[in-house]
Amino acid sequence: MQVNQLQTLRGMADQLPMGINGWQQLEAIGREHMRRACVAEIRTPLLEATELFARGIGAATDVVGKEMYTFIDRGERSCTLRPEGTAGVVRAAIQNGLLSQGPQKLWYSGAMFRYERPQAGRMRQFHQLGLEFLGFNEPRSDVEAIVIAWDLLMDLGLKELKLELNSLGSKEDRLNYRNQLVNWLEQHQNQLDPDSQERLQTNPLRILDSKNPNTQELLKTAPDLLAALCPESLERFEQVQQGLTALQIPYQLNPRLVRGLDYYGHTAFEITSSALGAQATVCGGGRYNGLVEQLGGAPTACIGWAMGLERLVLLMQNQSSTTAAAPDLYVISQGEKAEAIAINAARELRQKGHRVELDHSGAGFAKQMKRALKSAAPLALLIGEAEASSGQLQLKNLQTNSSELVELHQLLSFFSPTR
RNA sequence: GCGGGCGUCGCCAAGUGGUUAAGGCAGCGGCUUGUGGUGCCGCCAUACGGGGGUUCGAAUCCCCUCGCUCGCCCCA
Repeated sequence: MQVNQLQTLRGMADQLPMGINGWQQLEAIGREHMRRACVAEIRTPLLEATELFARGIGAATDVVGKEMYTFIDRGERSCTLRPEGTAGVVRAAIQNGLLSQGPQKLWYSGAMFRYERPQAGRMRQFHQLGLEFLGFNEPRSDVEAIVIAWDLLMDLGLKELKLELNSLGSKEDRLNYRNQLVNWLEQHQNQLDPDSQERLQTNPLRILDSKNPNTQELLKTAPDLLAALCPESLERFEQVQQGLTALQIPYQLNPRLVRGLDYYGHTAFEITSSALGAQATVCGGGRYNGLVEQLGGAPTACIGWAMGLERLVLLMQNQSSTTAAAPDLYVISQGEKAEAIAINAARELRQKGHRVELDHSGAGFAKQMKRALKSAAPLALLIGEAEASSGQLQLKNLQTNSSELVELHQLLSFFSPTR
């Protein structure tokens, strides 16, 4: 490492060719699932007005309070690199009048930025695939959103995933419960860990999913969130559960599951993997019926989720196969005339959809043959002086060691139809 | 932001104060100026993340710094 060698900023990662396979597979499968579910893609800017996130996510949350990449631009506007996708999607839907055309089923995928200490499965620039159903209030839509996420993850070949489910109730339920909880916690304040004491002021509900064992022990006797829900909220929660059960999606109720962003209410869920270390959440989401209104739109019921792509790629590398594709043909040539024929042959085959690796090292045949073998191509096309002048090209099967002479225009028939 | 661990070639890795910094993989070239993965030969870190210090002498000891990593926090 040289003194002034340029390198990535902390928490930013290059995705190198040898590791890119999992990413491409993940993106392809994600896209396909969205296509099948008739969910439309939306792309919004990476950079938004800071106020969008402050208003949307909640000023008291850590994401907004201490994790945003915010700067003042040349026009003296406060800009922020998006720390999550939902706020931008909702902004775009309002701004472009999408919601006046009826409910929207949308998905997105892209980079997000959070200024945190990097860790396994946690980057400063990370990537999410997210789904947002805007204008859907029925419990069935919660179920559909979750089943799309679940099936996508299953299709990725991932194992031992756990779906945890909770209801945060309506705004009123939450307010009631919050008061109950705060009253109770204040009586036990001296038994709380320092972090939780802090959160008692800022975001008391989040104390529920503290990782501190003593705090968790203490919370066993705390007021129950589900008990604070009104009958309507309970009924809705019940329907979501029934929907999941009917589809045979395994889930566990977790009354301590509280999502970190302010806009969640009613359904909240998380899908976690035990194979990831501390950053176990692979998908998280829930209902956010108040957000559209909060950002200046008409009251609109919504549910959505986001998946962390880095974490999924980590799991895929351990739990499913990600092999790189070999060429269909490796083209070897030597001599000016032969090289001209070679590039032309490669071009024609490529135009038919075949993967063709062209060797232009000009090295000896032995050398090029070795490279052909290493490439794992099943066939090699050899063109030297003799072939170039006769027009009879040598097509060699690298498995059987047999070869035959073919003319350029016959070459196509040796390949299986275009995939 | 707070704790712990670690930084020797693209990757893995020996070396723990003393002349020229092992080795393996990968890569490149050759043995073979038109045909095969082996095999054999050669090349591949004036340099041990960076900067200071201690010492006759430092990759090896000390300080600072940067980076990576694991956990806390937070979350996807």
